[in-house]
Amino acid sequence: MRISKDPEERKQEIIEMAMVLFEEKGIQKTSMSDIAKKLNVAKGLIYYYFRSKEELISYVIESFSMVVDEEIGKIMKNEGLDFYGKLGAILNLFFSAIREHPSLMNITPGNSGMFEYIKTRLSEIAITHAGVLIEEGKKAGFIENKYPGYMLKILISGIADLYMEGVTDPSIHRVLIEEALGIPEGKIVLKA
Amino acid sequence: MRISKDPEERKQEIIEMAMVLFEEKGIQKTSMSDIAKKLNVAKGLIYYYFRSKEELISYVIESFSMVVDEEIGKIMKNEGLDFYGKLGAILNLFFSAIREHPSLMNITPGNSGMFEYIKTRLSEIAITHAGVLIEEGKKAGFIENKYPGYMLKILISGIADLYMEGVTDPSIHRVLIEEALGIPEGKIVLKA
Amino acid sequence: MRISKDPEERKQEIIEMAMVLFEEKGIQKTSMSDIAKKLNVAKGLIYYYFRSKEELISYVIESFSMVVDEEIGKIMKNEGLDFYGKLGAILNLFFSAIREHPSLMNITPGNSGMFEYIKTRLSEIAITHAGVLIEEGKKAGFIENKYPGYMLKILISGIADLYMEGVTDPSIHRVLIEEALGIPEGKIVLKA
Amino acid sequence: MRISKDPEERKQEIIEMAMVLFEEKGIQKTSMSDIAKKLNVAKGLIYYYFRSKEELISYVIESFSMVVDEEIGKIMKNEGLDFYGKLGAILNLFFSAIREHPSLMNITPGNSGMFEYIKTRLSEIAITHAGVLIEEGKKAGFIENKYPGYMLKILISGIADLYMEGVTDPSIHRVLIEEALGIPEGKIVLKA
DNA sequence: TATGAATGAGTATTCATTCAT
DNA sequence: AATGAATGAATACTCATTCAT
Repeated sequence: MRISKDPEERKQEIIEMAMVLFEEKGIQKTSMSDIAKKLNVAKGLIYYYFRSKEELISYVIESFSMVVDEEIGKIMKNEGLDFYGKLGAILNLFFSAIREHPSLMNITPGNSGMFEYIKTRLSEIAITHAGVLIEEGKKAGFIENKYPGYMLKILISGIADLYMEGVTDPSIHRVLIEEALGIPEGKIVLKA
Repeated sequence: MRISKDPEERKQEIIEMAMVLFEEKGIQKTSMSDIAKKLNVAKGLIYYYFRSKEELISYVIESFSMVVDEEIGKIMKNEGLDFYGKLGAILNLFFSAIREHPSLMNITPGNSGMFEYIKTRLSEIAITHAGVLIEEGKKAGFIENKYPGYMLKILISGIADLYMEGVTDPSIHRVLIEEALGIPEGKIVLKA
Repeated sequence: MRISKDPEERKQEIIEMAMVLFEEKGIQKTSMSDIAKKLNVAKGLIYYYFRSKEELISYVIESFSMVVDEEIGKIMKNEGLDFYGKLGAILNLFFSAIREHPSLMNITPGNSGMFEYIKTRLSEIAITHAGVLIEEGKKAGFIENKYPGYMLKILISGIADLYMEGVTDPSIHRVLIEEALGIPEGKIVLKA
Repeated sequence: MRISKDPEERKQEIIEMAMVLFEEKGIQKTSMSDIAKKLNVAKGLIYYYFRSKEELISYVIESFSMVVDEEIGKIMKNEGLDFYGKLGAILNLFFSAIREHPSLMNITPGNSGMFEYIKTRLSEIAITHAGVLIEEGKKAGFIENKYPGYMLKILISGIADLYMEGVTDPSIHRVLIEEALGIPEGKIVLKA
């Protein structure tokens, strides 16, 4: 049976299924056939929407990033949050993304995960959006780091790696962040 | 021509060539044939020493780790170094490994670099060895971090990622380390 | 946008675009999609007019042949031309077609050019029309060849092949024709 | 069952089977799988010997040409033959090659044959070897053509095309050759 | 120990063709 | 008349792995 769908919808459907499989099995071990089969769709259809596997991969990463991007935008505009509130919210966003997609980090020999690509992309986003926040924080004296942007990147990528190794307690993460940024204890609130 | 060698020697030879090629081209894009060709050896011989590509990969990683492991051991035993000296030397070890093997991090979607696999292993080693050092540092009041081991891990993996994105200036790395560990400026010395 | 056209016009439009692309890229490397895209038309429309790619190909060839057919007809009826004039005009027609459509002969292993298909058809046409001319020529003593029709075919197809190999000088072609047909030097005039 | 063969033998075996299938079905319609299947051999083996389909094709053509090349060499060295004898022998060689591989010329829309490639290659060979013969013939006054090399090419390629269209009578070919080269009737002997 | 020919399952990609709208 | 999303079979090519010698 032939089921036609709105192109945008179909495209999104493919991206989402690819994401799921990339998480589950890693990028290389997920074949274009796998994706088509799971969607009950002909292989050719995927190539109707994406020129190549590589293009599909970048769409998947971009799609993941965009969601995070939008969320951070909202946080930055939220006037109900002060400096520490915003910082905490942003960090939460990242760590919860990782928490909810543990398979993202499925790196095993012979099969690299999506994690490394997404992590880089995410920390780019973090810096872009958090730039203003950090400058404010520095001016207001909340932060005294010489390279606060870099420190933030390190924290995000470093804690993500910690997470991968099983250190998942947010209170530990909180302490590490506070120490590295020289922030008073308890100012940052991380969700479990 | 058929050249017989001491088995251990041969095995090591294969591991080393695999290491070189994994660095150069990434793990997936290095085929067993590539390795055999470079060694002027028949494909079958590699399978005589290693059950599978996967087994070879893990030997390569283990071999790389062991070298680092030994080096750290030497640093720890070096009585000519004080706390900061040892800490600096250990950090140097990691960052210079990365500096000298930039191809280690040759990660592209669909082709993982050695680094992806080694990173976890390396930070395990760091923690194992640096455990004593850090405990000493804490007792002696050099370090006040609540979770100094985790902080170290974050620094190693986070700075490695920074490095990948082009932030290669050691003086920046030094500042980040000093701030995160609450160490007085200039105590740690990183080689260029 | 949906543009309706007169069926015959549309059909001709498709044939012409196919011709252009077949010349440019060869027949196999021209996909039905390519043709549709260039015409700003949906793929399905081409299948509305032609049952299959094969059918389209034969229409294209037929269309090309018909043009040549008509031209030769005009030459034969042209009372202003004598025997040598007509013969020269016919030969010109073929060689200028090749000269003006060098891509016609775009043959590479695995991708045949239009010429491969057209050549036989063209020489059939040549013989059909030139039959009368040649008989006249023989009767009038202008030509003494035993099989002038075959000789003509050989010249057309052979010189076309010469052309493909880079021998493009019309004065060389002229000499070859004159020698093969036993015609006095300078009687045939070939355009550059 | 696994049957190992001498590499050169295997390579030749593949080339020959490819030749047969290319003749039968045309180049494009013959897949690498087809060739493997007919040989009762794994697909991969063909790629062990030939980098790509394209490489295999050129080996097939080269292999075919080499045989002809050698035969012509023998004729040229044959002191028992005079000018006309050698010329006849060479022409015989070509036309009998065509006669024995009629499927070579299996050109149908959507499927180009090997013929065009081989024809070009053959006429190159003809010119190379016949160069000396023709110069001799010209000096000795046997031939008066202005461009005897080109005329020879035209004859070979043109008569081959005639053959394709069903004109297979060698006596007709003989006359055409004699007329085009200005050779006395009956000097050239073509086998049936 | 060592060779390298042989295997075979797998992979991305293309494209003529169909069909519901 | 026209659209374009969907199909599915085919294709070239790769590579880890095996095995007879």
